[in-house]
Amino acid sequence: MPTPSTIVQVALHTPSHSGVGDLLSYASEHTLAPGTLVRVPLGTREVLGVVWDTDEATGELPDGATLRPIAGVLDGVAPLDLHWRRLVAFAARYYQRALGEVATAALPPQLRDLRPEQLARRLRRPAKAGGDTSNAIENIAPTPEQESARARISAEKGPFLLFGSTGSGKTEVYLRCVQEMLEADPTAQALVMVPEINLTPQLEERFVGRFAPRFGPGAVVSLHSGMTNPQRLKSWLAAHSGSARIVLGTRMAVFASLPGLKLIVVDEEHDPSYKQQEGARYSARDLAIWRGREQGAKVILGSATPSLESWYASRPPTADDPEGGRYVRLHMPSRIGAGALARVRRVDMNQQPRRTVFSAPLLQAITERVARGEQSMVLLNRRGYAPVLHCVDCGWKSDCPHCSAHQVFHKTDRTLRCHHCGYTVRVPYHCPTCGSPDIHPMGRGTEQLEEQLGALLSEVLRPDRTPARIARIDADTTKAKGALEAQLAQVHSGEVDVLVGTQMIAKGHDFRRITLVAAVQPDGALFSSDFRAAERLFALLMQAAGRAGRDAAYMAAQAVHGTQPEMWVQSFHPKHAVFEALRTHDYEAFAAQQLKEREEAAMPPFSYQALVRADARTQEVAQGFLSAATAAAHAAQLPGLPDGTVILFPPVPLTIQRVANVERAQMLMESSSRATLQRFLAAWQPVLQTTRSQPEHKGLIRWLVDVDPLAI
DNA sequence: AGCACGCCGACT
DNA sequence: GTCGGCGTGCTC
Repeated sequence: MPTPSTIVQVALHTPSHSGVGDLLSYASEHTLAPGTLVRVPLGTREVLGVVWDTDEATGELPDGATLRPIAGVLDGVAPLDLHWRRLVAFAARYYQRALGEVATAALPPQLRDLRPEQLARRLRRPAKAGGDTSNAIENIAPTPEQESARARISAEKGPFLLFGSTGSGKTEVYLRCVQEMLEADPTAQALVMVPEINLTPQLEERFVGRFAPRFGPGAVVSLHSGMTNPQRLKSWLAAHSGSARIVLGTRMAVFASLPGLKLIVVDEEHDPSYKQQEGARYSARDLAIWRGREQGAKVILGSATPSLESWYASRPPTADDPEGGRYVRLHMPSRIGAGALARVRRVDMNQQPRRTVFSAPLLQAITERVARGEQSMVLLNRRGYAPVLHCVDCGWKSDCPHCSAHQVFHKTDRTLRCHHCGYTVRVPYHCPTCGSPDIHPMGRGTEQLEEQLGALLSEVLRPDRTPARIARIDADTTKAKGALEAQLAQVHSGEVDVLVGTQMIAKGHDFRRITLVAAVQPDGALFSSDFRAAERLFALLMQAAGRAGRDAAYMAAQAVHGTQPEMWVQSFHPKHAVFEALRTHDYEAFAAQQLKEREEAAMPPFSYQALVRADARTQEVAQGFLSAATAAAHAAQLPGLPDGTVILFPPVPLTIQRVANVERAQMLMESSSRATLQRFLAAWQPVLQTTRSQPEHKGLIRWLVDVDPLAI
């Protein structure tokens, strides 16, 4: 007797450029609700899929194809709701990726791997109470500024840009808004995002301390890529079932299933790590705004140095611009519980002897602090000992054989390492080209700073008459699990006097005894071809400056020595607008000046951009593909092209043209209309597909689209 | 993207 | 004689 069957549409991971549709049809004995998780056969494999709304099904079955039955239903997990499906569908469409790819990537990896029986077993296991409620954190009274921000967030619709200087207590505002929201509605959920994994533990501690006593030990869960797969699955299920009230996480958390979502917080919203840089290149911050609107959740973006996009979007109405921006700007200028803002000291490196690394006044300032038992932080955005090794006799440089980049000299393990492809060799004793022993490092990295500082401070004693101690924190010293925590603990305990590191030390961590922060070589970003470089540098320096003198009580105690928090900048262009604005801690002036430039040049946020990148064995093939696709787009009169609303720029090699023997080219698309650019991209996708299938573009390895790219 | 099938070189 | 190299082609 034949089983009566219905047809279900399933979203699953079919590669986006492969020509296979987004939704595949399968036979099922029962009708299945949209959002149901299923396992389905695909070729010889069995993969995870999500039952999708049938009205979105597009193509018919190819002739002669037969429907295969669904292999299993993960019925222990409730179907994903319409909000989640809409978010996924929007993200896939907006960022030009396959629906099934985004849908399955948004689910915890273990859901993909577990067979339904295994999952059922996992679900039956009683969730044991976790979470430490012992260190409940006192509710201290909010400042008037915090209270006013909370009240406005409570009363108005948003989205909100919480513009608060470092130390203004933005986190307390988040905590209060979350609390208010969750207490008002027993099913409400909140999503709180931070830029980096490193920052989740301390935020988690604060949220658990505040909310575990109130809402139970399982109320707060984390979601980030540093967790093990079982942990991720557990957190995900808790969010999906509603038992978790608060989800803390990195950008990936924006896709968490949160049926009761009522509030989204994006902390440090300007941070570039909210933009995914592989696969679907989504911006978690932008998706948060979209999701908030779709799901009726309030959105708070917080920053001391907002992205110019968010700053512009939150402009107050004026006579010329009665509408103003779409966000509500909330300003918290005061620094509470923290010392005064760091005084900014600029050193003109033109006045210093050539090749000076630490100028005399900076060294003096650090020395004094070591002697007083205070800590200093030295920033340099370059790992290794020196960015390149160079032969004095023949001019040889340590070029990576596989990339158009230098291999970096790492003195600690005597290697030359390419930071792009990982290719590593032993440091040669003689020049590989001419045999000369006269090979030298050029430029400097954190290893060298650490070494030179050690030599310069070798005679300097701490208050307890022991020698000064220097530590370095960068990606090389923190590779091992737990190494970062261990190193941070050393700094906290006061074992370290001077901390040298890359920007990873400038973010988030509060060291109470740091009274001086120095950027020894920040000029690189000033004249970069990337139009966002100045904005990024300013945000980094402001954030770094905020590290100095965080603890008001400590600063008061040190005041007898005349200690003031200081931010030092060594530069060959000390009068540059970035440093001028830094000196006065004036984000608003900086933003106004940058926005004016952006407007005049019709750059974001006054225009919208997308990139297409092509990878091939040769630059000719990569660029040839992009040129051909451009010609085809014009020939087909795709939306925005005939009237010039969308402008296509010619293909160019990437700044680092070759990585791991792959040549890379890209082209920029720009439009004053986001919607038109979207329509263009959607129409172009099949054209790119067709172009690729032509025999003259055989050598193309891959192509990818980046909508709203951060760097061009 | 996987994962098969498919047709040519150095090993037990 | 096989193991295995990765080229090409398909997946409801």
